[in-house]
Amino acid sequence: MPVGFDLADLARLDEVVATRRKIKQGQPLFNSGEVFTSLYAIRTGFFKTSVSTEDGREQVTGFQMAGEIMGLDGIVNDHHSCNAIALEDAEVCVMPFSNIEDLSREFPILQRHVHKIMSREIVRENSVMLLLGNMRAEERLAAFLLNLVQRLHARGFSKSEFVLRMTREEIGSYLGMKLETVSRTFSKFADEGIIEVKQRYVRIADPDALQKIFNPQPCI
Amino acid sequence: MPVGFDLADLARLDEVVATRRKIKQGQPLFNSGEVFTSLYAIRTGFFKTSVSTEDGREQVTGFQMAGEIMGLDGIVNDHHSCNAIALEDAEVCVMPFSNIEDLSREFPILQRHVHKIMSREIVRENSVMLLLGNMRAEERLAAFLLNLVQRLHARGFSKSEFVLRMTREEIGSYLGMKLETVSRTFSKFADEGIIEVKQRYVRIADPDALQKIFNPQPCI
DNA sequence: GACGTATCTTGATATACATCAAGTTTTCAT
DNA sequence: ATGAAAACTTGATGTATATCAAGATACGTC
Repeated sequence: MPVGFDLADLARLDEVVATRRKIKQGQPLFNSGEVFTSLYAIRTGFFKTSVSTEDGREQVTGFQMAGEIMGLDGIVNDHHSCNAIALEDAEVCVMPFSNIEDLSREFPILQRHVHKIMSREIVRENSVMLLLGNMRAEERLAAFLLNLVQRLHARGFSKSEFVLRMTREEIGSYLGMKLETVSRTFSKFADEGIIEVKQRYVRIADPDALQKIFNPQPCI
Repeated sequence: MPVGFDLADLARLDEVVATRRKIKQGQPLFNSGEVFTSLYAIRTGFFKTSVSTEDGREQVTGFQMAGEIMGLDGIVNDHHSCNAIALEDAEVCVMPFSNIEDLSREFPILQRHVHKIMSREIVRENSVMLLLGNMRAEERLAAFLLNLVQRLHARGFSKSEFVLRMTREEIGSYLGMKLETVSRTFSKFADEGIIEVKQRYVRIADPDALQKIFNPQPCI
């Protein structure tokens, strides 16, 4: 806890994250079009966010886990422009955005934090654009697995094995490929001994090989 | 100009945008890896931003024109993570981010503005992800042209004709397709009488047709 | 515990776009 | 003004991934 806060300050900061909300698996935290009031910090559980074309094609724009923030899309137009769906039973802190704005005027450290969270999301999306625009199926899936395991590891989970919370179709939507291609690429990695897969369970047997697929050596 | 500001306030706000910088065509405003200090508001000219894979493939992440803000990517790590290149001679306002943070603590209207700008960028990138992940070449180019003409129109330019500032290769990089495919798709639209193209010059002859390609009717 | 449904895997075939190639137009530097 | 380089167009061919299809596995419900 940073210095320079007295007890009254802490109480006010605590109030921002006071209210909580539980969301059942498969249920939306918010949907595109709904009025924006709050940001949400995930306490437990796993989410996907998505946008859709008018004719109903879905694009998964991200997968979010404990500690990550959702709802930033709603600030610009006071309405959400994407959907957030729980992929497992979840609990979030509801953080009214007007409170965040009020307090971040008083506490520069909070202000800085909010700015960094938004900037981080912009940078993440830049890297997804690179993935979707330039990479091949194997590179995309390697990038996805490495990113997922790194984030899980930062939360105290295993560096090498995990259980996917999303379907092949959702992975495919995020990575711009069809579920069959996701499945085939998983099988190919498994055949090559790079990973072990059994449905949702994944173990990364050779992280270096995966890294090499993601970062191919420039041909000299 | 919003109410509630006295002359002293205005002078301080004005100071944020006091310093300017000119960038020649083809030159970078900033590059990935450089230390982040400031956001930049475009006064005149046209930019592209891009990121790259380790083996040198480039992904254009956006095209920016007068009034738009660049540099948000640098906030999270105090270093830029993308490149900003002038596509024509340009001038920007250099806005030191620490000044912006200081002033936005004092002026809620500025604070709100900063938040909206960042949120808008997140929403824009969501829609690019949808484009790259789900749309076909014709839909991508239609979306691109409609977006470009809409932004130019908002700045007082023609609703139907304009001169592209970027090459076919740069358009292709942004849209996740090769320059030949961009060229062919331009030619196809021209053959169908939807647009008129002569190198960089484009006139949108049938905006409704373009809109229909972008928003295909869901098959009932 | 059995049944229906969702999810996943794998094979055969189709296709949108990439790649390779050659020629044309435009731009820019001298 | 002239030549070289960059940008663009168009055609022929190749390929990564989509699509279609069928079976296998896992999951949830009564």
